[in-house]
Amino acid sequence: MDKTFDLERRWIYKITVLADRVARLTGAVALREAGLNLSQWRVVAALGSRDGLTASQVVALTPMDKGIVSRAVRMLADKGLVTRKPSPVDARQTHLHLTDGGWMVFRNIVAELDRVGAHGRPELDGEALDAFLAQIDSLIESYPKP
Amino acid sequence: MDKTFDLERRWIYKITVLADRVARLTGAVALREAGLNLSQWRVVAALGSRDGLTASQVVALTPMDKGIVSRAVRMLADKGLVTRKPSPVDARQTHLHLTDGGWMVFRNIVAELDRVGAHGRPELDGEALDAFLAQIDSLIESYPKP
DNA sequence: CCAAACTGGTTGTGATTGCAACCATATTGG
DNA sequence: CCAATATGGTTGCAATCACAACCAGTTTGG
Repeated sequence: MDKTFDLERRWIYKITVLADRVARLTGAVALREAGLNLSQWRVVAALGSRDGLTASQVVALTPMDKGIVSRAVRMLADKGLVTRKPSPVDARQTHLHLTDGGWMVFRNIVAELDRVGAHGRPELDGEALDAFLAQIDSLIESYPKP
Repeated sequence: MDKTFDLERRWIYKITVLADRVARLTGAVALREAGLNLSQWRVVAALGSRDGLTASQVVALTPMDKGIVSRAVRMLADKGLVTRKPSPVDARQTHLHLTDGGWMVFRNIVAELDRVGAHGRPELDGEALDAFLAQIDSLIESYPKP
């Protein structure tokens, strides 16, 4: 058997391990702090970063398909954290906005994520962080969403 | 609203996007080539890298919990791709081995992943690859499995 | 003008997952 | 020695997801 394959030297496998751990951690915080599941938190995080995104824009920014985003948005709307406004220029689109309560939940969870260290590592900053982000960006671009 | 939060500058969110895309791609290949779902392929990949691992060792190497690995192994055993051998030193453990058919499936899928470019990027190699892997490793270490 | 193709979003459904309870075996410490 | 604790693995079940079908609105091109 040729031994050219080594799991330990393939970034595509390692990165799923890392992504899974940080996702699990943030999901636990979101659930504990506000009863949000991971998908719901991802929508809130996207809107906290750029309020007024449409659902498809959220899809493009996150690892979710449109079905999942649609359901997450409905649940967030039921909880009163997000409102939907039909786009004035394209009747198919709806813009998503955080309500005051949504902003509060967003800020609470961000603070808690920072507090428990789930939002990054202080020792990863400056040039190393920039290089890491650039590397990830370039890889993301080369693996387009299906 | 303070604008200190920017999704685009947080590696913890970007990395889930990248991981999701490569996982989806490899899952599609594994399914198409051998009818394996992603979990099953992850087990086969781990064993292809180091045959004879126990289930818990597979858990430690991958983003799966023991329940998922247990089910994946049973299905792989049903398909005749993996065999379970009780450990001679600890009756709780079972060592997992690829059968001849398992090795064939493993090699086929690896070849196809290489062929479709789902196993990495040629332009990411040498020092850049080493740095990237080292960065991921150090982050993985700082986010221990729960 | 309008039929065909495309885009944004919702929903139905079977498959997959996460979590916890559980059983069997091993290890530890009094 | 053995009770308490820990570890390896399996299973049940509710929650979640992936995928595709679908509807409504928009763009395109003949």
